[in-house]
Amino acid sequence: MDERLLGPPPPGGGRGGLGLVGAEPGGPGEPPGGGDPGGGSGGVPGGRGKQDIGDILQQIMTITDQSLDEAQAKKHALNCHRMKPALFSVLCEIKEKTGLSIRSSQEEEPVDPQLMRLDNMLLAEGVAGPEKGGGSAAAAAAAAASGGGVSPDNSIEHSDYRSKLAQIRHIYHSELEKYEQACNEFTTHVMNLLREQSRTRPVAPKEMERMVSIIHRKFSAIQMQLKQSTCEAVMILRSRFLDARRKRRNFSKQATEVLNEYFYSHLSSPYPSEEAKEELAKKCGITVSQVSNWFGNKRIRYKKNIGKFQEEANIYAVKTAVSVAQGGHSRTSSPTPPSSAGSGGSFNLSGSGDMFLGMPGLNGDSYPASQVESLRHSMGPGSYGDNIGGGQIYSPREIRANGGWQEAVTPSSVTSPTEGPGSVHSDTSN
DNA sequence: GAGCATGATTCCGC
DNA sequence: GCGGAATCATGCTC
Repeated sequence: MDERLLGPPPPGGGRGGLGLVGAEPGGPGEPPGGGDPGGGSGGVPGGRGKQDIGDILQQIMTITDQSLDEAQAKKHALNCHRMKPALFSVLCEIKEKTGLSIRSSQEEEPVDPQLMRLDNMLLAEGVAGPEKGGGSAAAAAAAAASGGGVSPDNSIEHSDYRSKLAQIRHIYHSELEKYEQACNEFTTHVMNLLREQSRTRPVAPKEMERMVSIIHRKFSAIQMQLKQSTCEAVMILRSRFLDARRKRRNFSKQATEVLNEYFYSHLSSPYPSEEAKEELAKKCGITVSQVSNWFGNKRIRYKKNIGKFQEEANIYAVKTAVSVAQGGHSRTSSPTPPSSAGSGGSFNLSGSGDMFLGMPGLNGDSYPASQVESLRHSMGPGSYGDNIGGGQIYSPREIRANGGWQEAVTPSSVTSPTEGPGSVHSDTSN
């Protein structure tokens, strides 16, 4: 404790109080030199100075017991007292030393891991930080996750996603700006208050800094809530976007036709190569993954219920046959053959040997002999042989007992004309 | 709204 | 990693 402050209070103290009021330096009614408690020396050299300080302290201690007017008058006197700066300085020093009111702000502000996570996420999503196309990276990543190319539908969804993300970004930044503005205003307000208060009580610069840091902490807590809300909004948007991608949409008729044509023209081995998948995907306006899905589903469902697909198979067989007869290539002849297909796997019928066609159409009409003949040539001997004219116009490939696909290359594997449509040789048939 | 069709996803085996 | 199988979820038709 500073000795200067611990001087014994003047006996009777009341005199000092009155003296203090009258001791206003340069104040009205101040007798030159007479009311100066510390004399002209400007310091506290002797017992008188100590007594003055004691008087001041006594005044301060008793000010609450006095009437408002009296207290105001004393307060004013204290404010104007020439010893006030020195006293305040000492008090500030004591406050700093005791460390009660001023704690290290750094100790209280470890980097919040949650805030870090939120910041990182907002940065990654393109909400915080410099604008990078409104989260197009995230949208692209999501598109990649969907597996494969980007369909026109996807681009629409991406733009929708981007615009929604841009909205979130806009709201986030405007709110952040508001918070910062409010924080600055409040800080200024508090600083003014403290400056005002510093006239009546000792306010150390460090105390002011601490107040500012407290205000910033409070506002950063609010900002964290904002960041949390923004993250939640992004998450919701993202999940909705992903859900939208997950939403099933039937392929176009033309796409299904292309896929079916390939499937039925490669029935012996309906496993398109990567190149074929890409080609099909391009033709159908879908992704390679969707092509894979489609073939996966088709194989299984075909195998499970060959009878049901009989008619469909006939239709595509006829279509292919006609196109072969007309030009030797089907409409969808471009995809490259699957490497695994023993048939040669080309998209066109010729050489594929996958089709076993009876020439009567589904409605019983027969195809012109010229077409039949051309098919005979294109498919080679033994492809459909004597089955032309039979009740069965199409025979599905046999499916091996172990569930695999078996290319039926001999007429023996062709469904007997005596068997009804849908009668198949399959362990997995219904 | 029920039932079926169909694209997508998941799990599992190879 | 690919394909088979089961399953889910949605679209479509009646």
